[in-house]
Amino acid sequence: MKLITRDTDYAMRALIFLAQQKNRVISVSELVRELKTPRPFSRKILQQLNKAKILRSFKGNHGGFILAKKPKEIFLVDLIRVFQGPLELNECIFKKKICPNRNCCVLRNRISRIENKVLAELGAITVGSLLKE
Amino acid sequence: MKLITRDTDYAMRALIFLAQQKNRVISVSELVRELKTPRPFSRKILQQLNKAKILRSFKGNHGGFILAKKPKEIFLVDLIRVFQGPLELNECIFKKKICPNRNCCVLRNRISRIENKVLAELGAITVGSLLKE
DNA sequence: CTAAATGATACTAATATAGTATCATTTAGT
DNA sequence: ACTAAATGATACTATATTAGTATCATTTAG
Repeated sequence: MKLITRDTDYAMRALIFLAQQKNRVISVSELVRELKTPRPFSRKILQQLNKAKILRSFKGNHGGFILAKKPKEIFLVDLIRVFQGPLELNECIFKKKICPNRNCCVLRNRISRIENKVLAELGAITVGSLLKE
Repeated sequence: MKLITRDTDYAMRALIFLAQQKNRVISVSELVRELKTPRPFSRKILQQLNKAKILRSFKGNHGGFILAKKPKEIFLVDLIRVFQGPLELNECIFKKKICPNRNCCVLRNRISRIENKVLAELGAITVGSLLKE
């Protein structure tokens, strides 16, 4: 089981790189040269970050991307939500149907507690916090 | 993202049911009648639990399964490991290769911390502990 | 006008998840 | 000895998710 998928990971790397360039507009070409991530995939990821308003984009010649927020305002959980959907560790198989075994719901409660702890930990991780270390 | 997959979930339901039957040998037929889970899939799961020495099996007519351990000795993490492999939230994409960005490793450290917290929480969840509530 | 960039969208490949199907073997009961 | 009811082992199939690629349209600096 992975906590973050590859697109979330690449996104974080890209954002860290962009943060280090201050407010310079960076093209995909420049980014993949630095990060060594696959070009079309990286491009798709940046476009998604733009749609999510985490990046701003500039079209045309000399175009590219810059951060739309301060590094400390960009949370890892936000990236997870963009690329992996809502963080729900706990989806029950017998949604809405009557659960045939009351004990299983105890299991759901336990997993919900774990989910909350994970969310609390993730809440501390931002582009800014990774940049500093 | 899910913490447990369907086979882990069914396995836990099955083990809870078996624990409630004390030391009576339970066949797959009887189990699926109770849990309403798909028959061949449930069967495969019980066979895997047998291989993992969490259940004992009896072949032939009137055969079936019983717990091989006490309920409080069967941990959810064990089931996760049987059906989902080792719990590693943190696999790095750039395994062994030189990481092109030192900052990403900071991310790994943070995720490792989360992994440890999850493991600590999971360590408290056994068949026995779910049975009591 | 053109080259270099992103926007939008559709497609493909590989892997993981959620199962099913089947034949071989074992065993209790007659 | 025979049979029905069970598991053991193994191979197969379907669906969803992950990890990408490809392409055409549009924008813009020079």
